[in-house]
Amino acid sequence: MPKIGMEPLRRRALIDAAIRAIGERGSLDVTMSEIAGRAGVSAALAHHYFGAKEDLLFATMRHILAELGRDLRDAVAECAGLARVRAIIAVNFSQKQFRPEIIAAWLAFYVEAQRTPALRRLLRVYARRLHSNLVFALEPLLPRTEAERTAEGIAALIDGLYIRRALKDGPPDAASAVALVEDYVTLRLGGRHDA
Amino acid sequence: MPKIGMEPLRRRALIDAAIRAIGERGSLDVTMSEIAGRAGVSAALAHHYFGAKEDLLFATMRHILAELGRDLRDAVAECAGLARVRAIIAVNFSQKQFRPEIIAAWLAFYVEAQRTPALRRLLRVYARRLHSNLVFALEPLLPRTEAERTAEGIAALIDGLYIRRALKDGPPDAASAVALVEDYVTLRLGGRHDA
DNA sequence: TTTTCTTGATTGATGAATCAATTAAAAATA
DNA sequence: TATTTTTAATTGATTCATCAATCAAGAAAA
Repeated sequence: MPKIGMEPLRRRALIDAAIRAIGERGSLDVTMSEIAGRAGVSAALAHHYFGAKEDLLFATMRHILAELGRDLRDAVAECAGLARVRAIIAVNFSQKQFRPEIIAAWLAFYVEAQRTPALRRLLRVYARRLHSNLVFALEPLLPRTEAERTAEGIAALIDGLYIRRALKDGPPDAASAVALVEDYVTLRLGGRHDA
Repeated sequence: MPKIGMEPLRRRALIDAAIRAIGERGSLDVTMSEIAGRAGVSAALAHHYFGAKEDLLFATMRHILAELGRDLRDAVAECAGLARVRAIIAVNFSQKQFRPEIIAAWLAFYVEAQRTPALRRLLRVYARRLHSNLVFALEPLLPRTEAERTAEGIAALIDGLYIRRALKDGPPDAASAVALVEDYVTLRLGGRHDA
């Protein structure tokens, strides 16, 4: 049996702790000690495994993105057209994604991306992937240009609902968010739900 | 003639400098020296007029909000119904509002609002005002519930287009943003443009 | 002269990053 | 198996830089 070292465990624990810390403060302005403390280790160890704070934060964003990506792939498998679009929307507002910590992290990373090229690239790649996904799903339902435009609208709505959610308190209301976006899609499709 | 002191001049210069600094860094993580330097004064003077850094930042956000509010009032005067809605949209993407510095500032302040209750309140008040404005304009065109929902959609789209803009480079493309939001409104109105 | 305006220098706190030293675990050797 | 050696894991203490905030004192204006 392959006995594995501490490294992956610690890395994972630190990333989880980072998400929690960021979620609670609502910004990336958290100290290494804070994060390390939450993970039950010393700040020095966090540096040992990640190097600079920036690297830990980068890994954290990548982790969030990877999870979302996985969820998306799973949800989208075996469905096409409108069902596919709806699945994409659903994942973005799923219980796992649309919760305060993750929302806060998204926002904070968006801001950080203004400063940090690597982060900016990361977010851009994600945005492009989402766009392609949406266009691919919409393609059979709409002419190309319309599909592109609709995808843009959906993406903007999702981001907008995320950012606006950050101002409210209480638990997020995913249902009404989903409804809003789906209504948009329905309107765009203009009755022709032939898929 | 009433000779006025330096205070208002300095305050204004410092706020402008803060906007520029925030816009360039893309975050509120700017030093007092940086801001003061841009305004052509010492950091100590900035403290003299504003007290804490937090107060300067708060004043900066309030200034941005106030300008937007003024623009909005001006644009909205003497128009009602659809024209009013379109005016509101237009202002949000006007040359004065929809530019990199302001966009970056909005984003950054949204994040900061997670931590700072006063800022949160400020942004909330603005959000509510925008909402009422939109609902008021939509009321004659749609049933109440629909108007509410449409207003939410418009607001989310605007915020979403702002945040997404932050990832792109080059000058903002206001025209296509406006078009996207207006299309949404048109769809929501579903043909009945009886105002 | 008194008040307003302004700054350089200083203080104090914070926090990232490093390092030397310690313990625990694994591997190698006898 | 027992013993030594090597490697991995871990941290407390320290260093170093950055900045907000203060203050005493100087220049300008009233």
